[in-house]
Amino acid sequence: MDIARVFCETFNIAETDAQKFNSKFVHESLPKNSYFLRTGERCSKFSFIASGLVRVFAETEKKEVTQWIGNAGYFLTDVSSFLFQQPARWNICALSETTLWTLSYDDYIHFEKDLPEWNMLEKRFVAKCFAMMESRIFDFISLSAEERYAQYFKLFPHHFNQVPLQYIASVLGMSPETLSRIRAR
Amino acid sequence: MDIARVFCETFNIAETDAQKFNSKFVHESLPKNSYFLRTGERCSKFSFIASGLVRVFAETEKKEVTQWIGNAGYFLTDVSSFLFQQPARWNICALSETTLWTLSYDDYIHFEKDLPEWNMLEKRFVAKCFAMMESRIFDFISLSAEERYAQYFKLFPHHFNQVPLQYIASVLGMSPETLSRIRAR
DNA sequence: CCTTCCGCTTGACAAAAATCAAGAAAATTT
DNA sequence: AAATTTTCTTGATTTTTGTCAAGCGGAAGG
Repeated sequence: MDIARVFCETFNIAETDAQKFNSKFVHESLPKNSYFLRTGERCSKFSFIASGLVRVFAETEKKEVTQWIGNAGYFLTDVSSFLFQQPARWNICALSETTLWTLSYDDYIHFEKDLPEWNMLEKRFVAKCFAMMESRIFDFISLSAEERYAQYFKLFPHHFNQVPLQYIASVLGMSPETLSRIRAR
Repeated sequence: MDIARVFCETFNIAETDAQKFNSKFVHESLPKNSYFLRTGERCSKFSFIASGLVRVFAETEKKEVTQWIGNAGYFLTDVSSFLFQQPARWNICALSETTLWTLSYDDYIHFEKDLPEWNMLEKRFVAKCFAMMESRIFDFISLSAEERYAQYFKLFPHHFNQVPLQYIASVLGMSPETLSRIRAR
C-alpha cells in the first residue's frame, strides 16, 4: 500500500508532492486485541490503516460505548489528543490483526515546521472528518433506527461478518437486541 | 466586539498577531427571518456572531431538520461549502436581529496565500468544530433523551426563552411533544 | 381592539425500543 | 474433540417515544 497515493486522493494534491510524505510513515503491526491508544494517554500517532479493523470506544459508568469502527483505507488517530496533545478521550483497540502506516508526533511537528503546505493538507483532512461527523449527526436527528442501519450497511457492508454486532449496535446508538431484530427483517 | 480578541482566545495566539485579521472582517447586519445561506448555494462567508441567534437547518422529504442553533460568540459558516466551495447543505436563517463580523471568501483566499500561519489557525478552528461534533455524537449514542436535554440546557440555557422549542427538539433528535413532556418534569 | 396565526401543552393511543431472561450458535481454549 | 466462553437471537414485558387531535395563550397584524 502506497501512502503517497492515498495522500493524493485524500488531500487532492499531485503525486510528486505526496511522495515527500511517504518516507516518514513507518509500517507498524497491531496484533488482535492490542491497544493503539488508551483513554487518558496523549495520542502520539497519526496512522493510516493498511489492513485490519479497529474499534474506537470509551467507558462510561453504565456501559462501554463504541464511537467508530475503522477499516483499511481510513486514517486513525484521536484528532483532539493528537493535534492539541491533550489526554485522549478514546480507547482504540484492534478487532483483528491490523497493519498501519504511522507518522510519529515528532515527525509530524517537523512537517508542520518545514512544509508550508502541510497545514493546508491537515486542514483538509480535519475538514473531511468534520463533514463525516456532521452527516452522522444529521442521520441521528433525521432518520429512524432502521434507516440508520440501512445507511450503515450501505457504507460498511464488510463490517457485518467481521465485527461483533454489539459494537455496531453501539455505533448506531441502539441496543444489540434492537439491531438483531432489525436485521431479522 | 473585537475580532482580534476572539481570535486570540479561539486559536490561542498573541493579540498582536490577531490584530492582522481584524481589518478584513466587516460588520454585517442580518434582519430577523433573513437568510445567511440557502441550501445549494456556495457559502462565501466566514462570520463571527456578535449578537443574535441563527438557525442552521435542512429540508428532507418528510420534515425540516434543525442541525444547530448559533448564538453570539460562535463562528458561522457552512464549513464544507466554504472550504471546498461546494453547494451548501444547510439553510441558515436569523431567528432574531443578528449582527455579524464577516470575512469574504476573496479575502479569505488572500489570507491563505499571504499569511503562513493562517492554515494552522484554520486547522485549529476546524479541529475544534470536529471535537464539538464528536461530543455530540457521543451524547447521542451514550445518553437518554432526558440526559441529552439536561446537557443542552447546561450548555445553552439562554436558548430556552429565545428559540422556539420545536427547533431545540429537532437539534436533540426528538419530537416537540417529547421535549415538552421532559421539560414538564 | 379584535382576529388570526403560531407555538406550546396535554391526553389518548400506537409504535418503537430497552430490558430481562433463556437458550442457541459460534468462536476460542484446553 | 470437548469444554468454555462469547456472541447472537428470541420471547415476554416495561418503558420510552412518536403520532394525532384538541385546546390554550401569547404575539403579530389588520
